[in-house]
Amino acid sequence: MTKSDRPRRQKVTLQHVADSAKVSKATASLALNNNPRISESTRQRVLEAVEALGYVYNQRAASLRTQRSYTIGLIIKDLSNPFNAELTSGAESHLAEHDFSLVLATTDDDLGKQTRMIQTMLERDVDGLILAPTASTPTTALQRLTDYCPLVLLTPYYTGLDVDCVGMDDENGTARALEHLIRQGHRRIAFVGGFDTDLTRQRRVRSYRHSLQRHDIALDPALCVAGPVSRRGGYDAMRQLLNLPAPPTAAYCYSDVIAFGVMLGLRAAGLEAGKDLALIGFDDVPEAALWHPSLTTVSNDPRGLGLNAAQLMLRRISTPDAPINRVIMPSRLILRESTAALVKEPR
Amino acid sequence: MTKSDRPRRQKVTLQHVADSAKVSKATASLALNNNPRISESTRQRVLEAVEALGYVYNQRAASLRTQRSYTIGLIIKDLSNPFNAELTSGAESHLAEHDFSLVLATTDDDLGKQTRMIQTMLERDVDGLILAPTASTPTTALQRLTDYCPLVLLTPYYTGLDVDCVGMDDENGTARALEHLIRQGHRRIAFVGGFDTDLTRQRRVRSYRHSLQRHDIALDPALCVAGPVSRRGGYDAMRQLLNLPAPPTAAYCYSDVIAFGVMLGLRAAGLEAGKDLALIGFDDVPEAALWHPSLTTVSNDPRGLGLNAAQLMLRRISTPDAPINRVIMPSRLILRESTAALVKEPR
DNA sequence: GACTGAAGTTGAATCGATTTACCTGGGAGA
DNA sequence: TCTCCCAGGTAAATCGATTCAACTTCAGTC
Repeated sequence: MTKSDRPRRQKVTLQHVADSAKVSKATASLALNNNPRISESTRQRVLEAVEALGYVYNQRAASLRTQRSYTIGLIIKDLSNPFNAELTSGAESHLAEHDFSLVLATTDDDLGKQTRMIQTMLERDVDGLILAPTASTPTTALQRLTDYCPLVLLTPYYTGLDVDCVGMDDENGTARALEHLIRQGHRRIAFVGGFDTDLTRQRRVRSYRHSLQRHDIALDPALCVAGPVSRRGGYDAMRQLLNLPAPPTAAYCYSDVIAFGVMLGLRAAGLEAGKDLALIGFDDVPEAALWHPSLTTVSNDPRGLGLNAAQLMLRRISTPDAPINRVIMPSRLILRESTAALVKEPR
Repeated sequence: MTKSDRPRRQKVTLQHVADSAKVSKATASLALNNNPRISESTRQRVLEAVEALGYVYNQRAASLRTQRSYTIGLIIKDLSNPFNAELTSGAESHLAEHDFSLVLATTDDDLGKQTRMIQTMLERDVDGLILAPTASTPTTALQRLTDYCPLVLLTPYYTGLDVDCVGMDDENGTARALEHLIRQGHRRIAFVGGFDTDLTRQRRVRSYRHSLQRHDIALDPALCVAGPVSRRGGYDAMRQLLNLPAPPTAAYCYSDVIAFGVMLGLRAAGLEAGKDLALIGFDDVPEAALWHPSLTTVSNDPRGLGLNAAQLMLRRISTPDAPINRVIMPSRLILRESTAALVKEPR
C-alpha cells in the first residue's frame, strides 16, 4: 500500500478566508480576535468562511508579529525517572489550562547537552524556560540566561542568583528523618548513596550533619558513603557498612531506590530492615509502600513541583517586574515498617 | 528582593549582525547557512559579529519562510504512567538527535481534550504529529488529520486507515502468556482488568479467547472481569473471582498493576500467587521483578516504541510518498515465580 | 579594448499573521 | 445646508528570517 495519492491539502491562510468572506485580511483578523469594532454580521461571515475552508490559525506566523509564542520550554535531566515524569505532567497540565504549550528536552545530566538544549529553546523563541540545571552549571551562565528569556529553576536554592525557583525542602525533610531516628535512640546513623557532585545531595548531607551535631553526636566519615543512585548502589554501600568495626544501627538514604538496595544488602547478610537496622528513604515512590518491610521515607510532591514551576513562569511572564519568588515545597516523613519495630532505648 | 533592574536585552536580529559585519542581511543569512557562494573571509566576519552581539537565531521567523518548524507534536494520554514516560523519553531522544524539538500534550484519555490538543498542535504548525488516540476517536477524524500534517499513530492497528503506526504486539504477547498457562495444564484461566472501551484490551481479550478456543477450552464469561487499571481494580476482581463456584486456577491480567492487586486479593484470602494461582501480568514494570512472588509478565519496550514512532515520523517527513509503515514491536514473556511453582497435571 | 564567465554580494519579494492610521458614508446637531 | 462624529472597514507597515534574480567585480581570453 502506498501513501494516499490525495495531495496534502494546500494551506489555507487568512487571506483565503478574507477573500471568501469578501472582507480584507485586516477585518478577518480583527473578527477572529473578537475585536468589537467588527460588526456581528461580518464576524459571522468570517467564521463561516473559516469553517467552510477548514482554516487553521497559524500561531507561528502570528507570534512573529506579537512576539509571544505561548510556548514554554522545560529542560530536565531524564524522563525515565518517575519523579521527573510526574513533575513534567504537573507542569504540562497547568500550562495547557492556560493555552501554553510545553516543549520538552532532556539533558541526561550532561552540561554540553544542556547548553545545546538551552540554545535550541532560545532559537525556538520560547516565552520562558523552566530548567533543572545540571550540577556543573556555572551560576554566571544561568544569570546571563535571564537576559534572554524568563527563567524558572527547578532547584531550591542557587547561591547568589537573582532568579525564580522552586524546589523541595531537602533540609527540612532530612531534619525530620534524622529527628525521628535520633528520637528512637540511634547514634550511629549512616547517610547512603548519591555522589558529592550532586547539589541536592550536598544539601541533604549538610542537613544530616547539622542534625547530628545538634544532638551532640560525633560525625563518623565512614558512615557517609557515596555511590550510584540505583539498587546496586545501595546494595554495595550496605555491604561496605556492615564490614565496619561498628556498623550503623540506622541508615538514611539519598533515595528510595537506594534504600531498596540497602534492604537487599541486609537480606543477603541475613538481616532485615526494621528489625536489625532502621531505614529511611527519600521520594516515596509507589514501590516504597509495597516492599517487605514497607519503607519509611520522605515524601514530596513532584507533580506539585511542576505545577508550581508553571505557575511561577506564567506569573513572571504576565508581570515581569514582580519580586523574585522562591517556592519551597514542604516534605513529609511517611512512617512505615522499616523504622517501626526498632525503638532503641536512649542510652 | 525585586527582579533585576537591568532591562532585558533588546533582541538582536540578523539585520544587526549584517550591519555590524558590514554586509547585507542576505549575505549574513547565507553565511550562517554555510552557503558555498559566500567567501570564507566574509563568513568569518559574520560569525564574529554573531559572537560579539550575542545573536540568537530565530527559528520561528525562519520557519515562516521555510515552512519547516523542526518541531514534532506528541499527544499521549497520561505522563504519570511510566510506560508513556518511557515512550516519550525514547521519542524525545531520537528527535533531539536529529535537531527536532518535541511539543508534548496529554489528553487524559478524553476525546474533547484530544481534539483541542490536536487543534493546538496544528496551530503551532508542527512538522508532524505522533498521536496515541483515545478509544473513541472516529476513524474519519484521523484520516482527515493526515490532510493537515504527517501523522504517526501509537496503536498497532486502526481498521481501514491509511496511516503510519507503531504498536505493541498485544496479540502475540497474549498468545504466549496463554500458551504458557495452558501448557502448564490450566483450563480455567481468568482475564482480569481494564474496560471494554479500551481498544488495546479488546485486542487482548480477542486473543485470549482465540487461544482458549484453539485448545478447545470452553469460554466462561464469568472469568473475564473488567475493572479499573489499578491495584484496587485487581484486588476487587480477585475477590470476585474467588467467590465463583469454580474459581480460576490461573489469571492473565491486563497490566502489572492489576496483577499486583490480584496478589494482594489472594493474600487477603490466605492464598499465594504462584502457589494457589498462576499469575501473569503485562508491561514488566520494574516492580514486577521485586514482588514476592516475582511476577511473570509480558514485556515490551516502551522506549523502543517511542523511538520507532520518531523514526517513522522523520522518514515520513523526508519522503512523504513512501509506502505506509506499520511497526509491531515484539513482546516477550518473562517467566518468574508467579507461574513457576504451579505445574498442574494435564487432566 | 571588448567580451566572457565565475565568484561574491545584494535588493526586494515572501512567508502569514497583527496593528496602526486613515478612509468612507450616513446620521445628528446647529 | 454644513459640520462633526461615529461605526465599520481597509491599506500598508511590520515581525525576522530565506531565497532568487540581478548586479558588480575582476581575471582571463582573443
